[in-house]
Amino acid sequence: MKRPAAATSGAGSATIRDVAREAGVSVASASRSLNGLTTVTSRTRNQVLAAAQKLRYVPHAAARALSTRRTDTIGVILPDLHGEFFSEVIRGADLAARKNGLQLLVATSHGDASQAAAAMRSMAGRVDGLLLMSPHVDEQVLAESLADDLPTVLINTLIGRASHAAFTVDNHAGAVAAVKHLARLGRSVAHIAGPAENFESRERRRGYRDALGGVETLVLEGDFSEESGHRAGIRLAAMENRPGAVFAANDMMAIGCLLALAESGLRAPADVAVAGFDDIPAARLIRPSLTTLRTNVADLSRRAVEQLAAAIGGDRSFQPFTESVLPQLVERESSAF
Amino acid sequence: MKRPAAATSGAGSATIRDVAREAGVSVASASRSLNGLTTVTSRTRNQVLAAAQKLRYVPHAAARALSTRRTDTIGVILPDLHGEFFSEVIRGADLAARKNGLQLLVATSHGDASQAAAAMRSMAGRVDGLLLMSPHVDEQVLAESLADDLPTVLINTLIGRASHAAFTVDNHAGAVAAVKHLARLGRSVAHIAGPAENFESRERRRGYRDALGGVETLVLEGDFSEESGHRAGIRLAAMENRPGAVFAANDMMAIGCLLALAESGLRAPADVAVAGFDDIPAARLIRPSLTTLRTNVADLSRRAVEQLAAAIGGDRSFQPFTESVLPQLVERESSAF
DNA sequence: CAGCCTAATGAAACCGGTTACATTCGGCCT
DNA sequence: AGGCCGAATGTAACCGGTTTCATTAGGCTG
Repeated sequence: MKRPAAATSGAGSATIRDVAREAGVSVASASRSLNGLTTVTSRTRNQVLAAAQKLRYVPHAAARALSTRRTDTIGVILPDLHGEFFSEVIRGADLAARKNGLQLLVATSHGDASQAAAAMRSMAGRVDGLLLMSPHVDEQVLAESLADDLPTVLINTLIGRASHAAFTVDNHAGAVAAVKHLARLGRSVAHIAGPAENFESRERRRGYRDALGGVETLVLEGDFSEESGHRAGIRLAAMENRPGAVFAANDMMAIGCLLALAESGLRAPADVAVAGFDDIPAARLIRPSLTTLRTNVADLSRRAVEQLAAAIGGDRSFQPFTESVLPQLVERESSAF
Repeated sequence: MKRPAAATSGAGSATIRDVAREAGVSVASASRSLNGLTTVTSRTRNQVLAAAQKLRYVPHAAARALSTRRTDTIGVILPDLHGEFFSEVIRGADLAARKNGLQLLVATSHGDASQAAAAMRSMAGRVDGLLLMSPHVDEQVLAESLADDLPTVLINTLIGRASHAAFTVDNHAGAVAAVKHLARLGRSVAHIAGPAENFESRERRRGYRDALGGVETLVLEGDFSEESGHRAGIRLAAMENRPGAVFAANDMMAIGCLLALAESGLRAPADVAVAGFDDIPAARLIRPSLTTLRTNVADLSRRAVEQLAAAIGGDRSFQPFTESVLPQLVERESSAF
């Protein structure tokens, strides 16, 4: 406290009182001029603005936040995403935030719920709203570590019951679309499943099953890694009655499978058609390019932040809702004909 | 102001005065107990902690920041990165931030310097330190929109003169390594250049030139996009005296080139060896897999934030330095033998 | 048991904004 | 010219923490 270098002229940080003094007006007028809010003589405003410029005045965000009880910041909590998914989320969120004069406080929850809870706690009191994307957080964790009056939008979190606003990718419908697309080729369709504890992979598997009328032709276990897809591809290649198509629960496994098939001398889609999920950048770069399902993540997070901005802005109409987004089938070479 | 629901019991936000009252001590003691700083009787501390828990007390970050003149937040300004680069930067920064009890305020500067300046201004007064990664920012912009006493670390910014702390990827040395590697195959090496206004692509081109003893065998213009690499590949395939190797200024162009070569019936590395730069995820997934240069970006940003944390922590030894990081050559199929 | 010295505590003053309320100023009407 | 009314301005009280400094409590010694 009581830093010695307060009264010195130029350097350091000028306060609004300094500006007011320089402009020869009161702090109230200075504040009003700077915020352009209430009625102020243009002469006064100009004086204040000139003084502010001269003193290189930058308002102290914390002081303002304390007074207005608004931080103009929204928190973003993301799982430990690899690849471009992460950046897409941020891109969309940043776009909307910038448009609404908001800042983004970002944290990652490395995989588990306790980390997410810790992140939420450390953000408490720092943000006006929260964008939460964590498949690990359940209702209880949410209730425990969330200030109950903090506007929150969930993305892809398993809490469906309209207790919070939420956007959800319709993994089930996407999987159905992919499998039906493959079945249309007149082939039997196998599935490379993701980790069983992941609810997204469960949904995709459920979609696979439902698209086939409730019967799982063949399911190979995987864990979302390229390796596990590769292993599945090898098993597939070695089979007698090999299915003519595979739907992998994500692109990494689909690509691993494609590579394994090629190494086994099989050709896609001629011998085995393949489809994935996510449309990662590599999907269109590999040969054969990969048929997959795309979700506009940036758009999702952008809209989530728009919702938050509205809620923060005092829009009373903000209330729990759930919107489901349908991934779009992108047909490429791996399932052509 | 003057919200009506202050004195009501449970909900809302309890202040430290509420906690003090509940514990039957003064706010000073409450503050001391909560921060575990000065000497406080364990009895007092326990009472305060119990009261805090009971009232679900969460300190008001802005109030604390106003008083301590610290926000425990560092700002991160990134260019409009696509792909995984972005997430790697955040991952590393988040790791170090979490370890040091800091928050991350993230913004992107969509390509140009004015946006970056705007981002810096909007962060002024909100952060204790700044991590700036923007090839568009030059010395002047930096000086104009930066509080002079804000600890700042630059990553890959063209400001070299030790006026600020900076980490730099040694694009030149990386390019030299790649080109020498290709030349070792006994082939003449062409270059697919990035956009001329980008200083990274200029450095890589300079490395290409220097590795060949100052003579540019063949340079094809590109713009970092896959398409431009594809075009270059087509031109290459059509040439009479085709160079036996190509060094592309980034992986996307290298991949585009590889695809074009394959479409032209040429084989890599048999007919043309190819190397890229960045080691994007697709580089190891395509066939032939791509020889490229890898930089541990997460580690870079982690160390940058460590530096900032130390500087914020009052470490006097923080002073302008420049550290150059050497990208690592990753040899893959596209340049095998 | 008195006296002293230290450790623990509390009252109040900050930090730098915003804003309610009081006050002054100025224009316009009669 | 006097009076009235609304607009512009100023004063001071917040917001919720931390910290200085004075005070009190408590332990130890002589």
